[in-house]
Amino acid sequence: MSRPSAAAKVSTAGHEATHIPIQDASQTFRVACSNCNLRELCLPVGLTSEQMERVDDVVTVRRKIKRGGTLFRNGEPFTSLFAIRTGFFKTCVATEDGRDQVTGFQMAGEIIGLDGIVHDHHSCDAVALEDAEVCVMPFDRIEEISREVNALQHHVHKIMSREIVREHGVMLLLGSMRAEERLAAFLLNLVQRLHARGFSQTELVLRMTREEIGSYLGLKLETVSRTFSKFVEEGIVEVKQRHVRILDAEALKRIVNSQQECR
Amino acid sequence: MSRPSAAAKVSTAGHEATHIPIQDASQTFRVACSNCNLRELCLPVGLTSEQMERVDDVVTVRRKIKRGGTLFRNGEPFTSLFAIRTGFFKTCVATEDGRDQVTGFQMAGEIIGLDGIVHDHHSCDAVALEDAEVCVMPFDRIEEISREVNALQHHVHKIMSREIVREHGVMLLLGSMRAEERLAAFLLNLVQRLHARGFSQTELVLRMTREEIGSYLGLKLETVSRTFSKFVEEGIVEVKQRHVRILDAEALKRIVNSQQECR
DNA sequence: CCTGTGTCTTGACCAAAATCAAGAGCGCCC
DNA sequence: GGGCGCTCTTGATTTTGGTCAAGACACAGG
Repeated sequence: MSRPSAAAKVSTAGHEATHIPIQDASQTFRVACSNCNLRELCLPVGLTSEQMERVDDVVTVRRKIKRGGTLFRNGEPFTSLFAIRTGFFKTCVATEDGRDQVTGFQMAGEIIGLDGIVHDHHSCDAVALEDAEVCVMPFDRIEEISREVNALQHHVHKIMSREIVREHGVMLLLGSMRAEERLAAFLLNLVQRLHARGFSQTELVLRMTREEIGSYLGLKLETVSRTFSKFVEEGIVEVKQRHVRILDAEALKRIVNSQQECR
Repeated sequence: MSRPSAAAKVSTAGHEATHIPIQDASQTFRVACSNCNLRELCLPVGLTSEQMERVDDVVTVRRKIKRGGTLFRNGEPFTSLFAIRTGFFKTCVATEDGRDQVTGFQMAGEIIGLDGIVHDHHSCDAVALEDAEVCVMPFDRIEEISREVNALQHHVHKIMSREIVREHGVMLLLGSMRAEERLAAFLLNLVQRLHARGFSQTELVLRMTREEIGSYLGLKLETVSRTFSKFVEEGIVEVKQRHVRILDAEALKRIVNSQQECR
C-alpha cells in the first residue's frame, strides 16, 4: 500500500504515540479518536474518558484520497475540517491569471481546511501528494462539542493560532531570506516534523517536486535544483532524486540564521 | 488628538456603522460593545439583546497606546485579544539575527493578538503607528462567553480563519509577484479596507514608512520608492510624501493580475 | 527662524535569481 | 523490455531588485 520508505525504516521508535501504523489504516473500521495512534497530535491531552467519548463523535467518517486527488478545491462549500491520518498534502492558492502558490505541506496528524470557515467556502486547493486517508470532522459538530468540552474548544483555538504563527514564519522566509536560507529552513522544518512522528532526524523522502518546493519557497524550480546541488557540493546534504540525507544539520541552521556573516 | 487628515475629510458618509468617531474615544467611559460604532466590524450581527448583554462582558477595559508604543511584544505572556478602536498598528516578527518582517497592518475594527493563543505567549510585536486605543478582551472570557453564545463562537472562528486566508494572500504576493504588482496590491488592499470604514476610495494617508511597506512586501525601501515614482510617471497615482491619491484604480488592478501580458 | 534628524528620492553599479535552452535520468505504461 | 513523460540538472544570458551613496525634503525642537 502506501510506502513507509527509506525514512520510515530508520525511524527511531521511542515515542509510542507518534509511531504511525500505516498498514492498519484500511483495516480500522471503528472510527474512534480514542483508539487512534495520532490522537496526541490531533487532540488535547488529558481528557477524561467521558470527554474522550464526546470527542470521538467529532469524527464521522474517514475518506481516502489517491495521489494527485483533491481533498477540496477553491470555491467548494466548506463543511468539515480534516485530520490527516496517512499521506501527505499540499495546499495552494491561485491568482486569476493562473499563477499559483503552495501555501503549505501537511502530514499525518495535521488539520487541514481551516481556510474554509470564514466564507463557508474553501479558498484553496488541497491535493494529495501520496495516497492518503483523512478523518472527516464536520465543523458544526466541532463547534457543538467544543461548547461542552472546554479542552476541545481551546484546542481548536490553538490549532488555528498555530497556523497563523506558522504563516508568519513563511512570510518571514519569503520576505527576507535568500534562496539558500529558504531551502535550508524548509529542510530543517520538514525533518523536524517528520522526527516528531517517529521518522529519522537525518533522512527524508520529499513527496513533492522541485517545482512545488519552489512554489512554496517563492523560487523557480531551477533555483531549487541549483541550491540543492550547492548544498551537496558543500557536503551539507546528500541528494538522490527525492531522497535527502542531512549530513550537517548545524550547517543548515547556520545558513538559516546568519545571512549577515556570509557576505 | 489623532488626525482624521485628508483621507477622512473626503470620507463619503453613508455607512452609518462604519463611520469612526475618533474624537469620542476619550470621552466614552461606558465600555460597551452594544454602543460602539465599530461593532459591526468586531462582532457578529443579529444578536438578540440578551446575547448582546453577554457579549458586552467580553471587553473589560480600554487601553491607549501612543504612536511608537507597543501593544504587546514577542515573548510576552498572552492573556487577551485586542479590538482596535482607533489608530493603526503594524505587527512584525523577527529572526534571531535581527532581520524583521512586518506581517500585517491593522486598523479600526480589526482584531489583534491571535498569534499568542497557541503558546500562551505572543510571537510577534504589535506597534502603534499612530496614537491608538484598543478594547482589551481577556481570552478566557472570550472562550467562556462563546460557549454560551453560538454566534460569538462562530465569529471567533471566522476571525481566525480570515486571518489565515489573509496570510495566504500575502504568501501569494511574496512568493510570486513582482515589485509593481506587490505595491499595487498593497495600495488596493489598503484603500479597500479604508473605504469599508467610510474613508475615500481614492485618497489615503500612509501611516507607515517606505521601509515598513518594504518589509511587508518583501522589498527594500528604495524599491518601494522607485515603484511609487514609476506609478506617478505613468499617471496611476499622485504621491506627496505619505499622501496618496489613486488616479487610475483600474490600472492598479491590471498590474496585479496580469504579469503575463506585460512581458 | 534655523538646525538636525529621520525619511524619501534618485543615480550608478552589482548580485541574485529568473529565464531560456539543452540534455540526462527515472519511472510508468504499453 | 523499450519508449515516452515527466522531472531534474546544468549552462548561458538577462532581468529584477538590492546595495551603496548623495542629496532633497519635511518636520520637530530649540
